[in-house]
Amino acid sequence: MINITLPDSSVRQYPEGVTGVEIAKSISEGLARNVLSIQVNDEIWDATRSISSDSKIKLLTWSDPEGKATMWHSSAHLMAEAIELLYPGVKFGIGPDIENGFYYDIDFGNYPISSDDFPKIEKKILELAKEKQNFLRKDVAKTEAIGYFTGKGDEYKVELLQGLEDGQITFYESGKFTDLCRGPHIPDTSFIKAIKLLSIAGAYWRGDEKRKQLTRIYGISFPKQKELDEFLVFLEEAKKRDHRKLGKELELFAFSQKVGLGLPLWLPRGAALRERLEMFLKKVQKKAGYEQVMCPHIGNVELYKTSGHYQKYGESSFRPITTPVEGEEFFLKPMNCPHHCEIYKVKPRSYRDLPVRLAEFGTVYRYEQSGELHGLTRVRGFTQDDAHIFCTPEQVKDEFKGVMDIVMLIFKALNFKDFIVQISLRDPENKEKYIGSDENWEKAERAIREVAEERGLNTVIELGEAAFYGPKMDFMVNGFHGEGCPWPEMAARHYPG
RNA sequence: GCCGAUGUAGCUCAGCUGGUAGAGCAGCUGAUUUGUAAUCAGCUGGUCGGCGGUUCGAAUCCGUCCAUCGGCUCCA
Repeated sequence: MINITLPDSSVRQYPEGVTGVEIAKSISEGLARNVLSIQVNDEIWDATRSISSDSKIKLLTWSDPEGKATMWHSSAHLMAEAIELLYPGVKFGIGPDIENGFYYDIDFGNYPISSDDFPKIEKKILELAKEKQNFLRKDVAKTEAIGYFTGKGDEYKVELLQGLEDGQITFYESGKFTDLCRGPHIPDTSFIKAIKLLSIAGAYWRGDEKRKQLTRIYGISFPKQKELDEFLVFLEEAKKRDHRKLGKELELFAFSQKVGLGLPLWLPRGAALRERLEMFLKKVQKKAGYEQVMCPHIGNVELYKTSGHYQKYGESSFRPITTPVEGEEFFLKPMNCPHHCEIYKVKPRSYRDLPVRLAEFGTVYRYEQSGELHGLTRVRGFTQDDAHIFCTPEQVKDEFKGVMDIVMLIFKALNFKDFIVQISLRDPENKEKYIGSDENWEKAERAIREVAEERGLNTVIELGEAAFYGPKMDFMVNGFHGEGCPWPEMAARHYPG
């Protein structure tokens, strides 16, 4: 017998080899019908997998995010099975669950495929779901695994396998479909009662734009048809609140092909709104000890070479403007940072003058690839409420705190309640990508983390997402459609010179 | 930039396999004065995204470019 600790801390005894489904049955039949996967200690397992030692468990259902993830991951497998039956010979990339559903990256070879094919695929998936296929987990040796996918001609899987360690490779088999997969999966496919394929898109293999583009099919599934219907209504509602639609209807902003793509025109009502917001923000900044400054819209290329931005972003800026006689090169200002540094350097400063806080509503222009543009959230010309604080290393933490308090104050005023805070640190494997000393990086990273903790913020830490000059803290406000939308960002910076 | 889709009146859209454009709402004119989006009648309004091609004839087929949308990549 082994001891199983349930989430309420009660301990029950079960025979060795007991499965999540069996534990669920011993609690209630209803739970057993709904259990999708099981958390065993810190891992998520198949609910049908045997547990052989004392464990702390949590049965996961549709109401748990992990349960949903299991369902969606299994749905990706099922979709792949359906596609393989309908389009023999296609090759598979990866097929994970995501925040809202799942996708699978597939090389369709010469099959033409479009969203018109979705109904056919959906129908096949539901057919297969009804077959109550089990997901069989198998440990496979690396050579055997490579052999299987080489034989099948799935070169993408072979490539994935080459990066994996022998002894940790598992296959999952459901119906006629076998996939390289860590799992876990739902007990059987009949849990999937409703499925909707949402969109089709190109996606580079392994996220590398130099490699082949596979066809990615997005979908979502539910344990009840009613939930799918509700989700579709939710999507419709989100469409109604799209800022692009509202901006047009309320006459806040517009775009003109003649002016250029990604260059918004602010209409009288939008400009009025923006003015009010700016006045409010400037008032807040003044109170917090910021001084307003102003800079021209162009700057000598040398300025950006000194700051390091040129080397990093020169290619993704508009081409330089050249003076007709002298041939000097100017950039359309892509960021305010180096200008503010020049303002700081206008006169000699004593440490007693610090911190110096400079703020500006600075308009910047960046070359964004045409396919990246999106309403007002991704444009080629925009105004940043930008500030730079010059302070001693000892003051970093307090200054960060101050900035965070301002952000919180503004969020409260604007009624932004639903947001997550992302702390972006440097990639410890690639330190040469960043400028500045290790010591200062560590100091800055520590300050950010400590402040976030002291303020009790719900944070996510991402390694390797820092800017080249310093760690960042981003506030992602969740819009109505639940998508993370980056809003304020603050960063500690090191400047050479 | 890449993959896929879309592009018809101010807005939302219809127009099957080619025969020179339609509806609702908005707008205008008039009637109605009725309790709350949106009462009635009439009218105005479109080089069917641009350019080229096939055809006796193209919104419809082909090519190309542009823009938009969903993703990918990128995001100082």
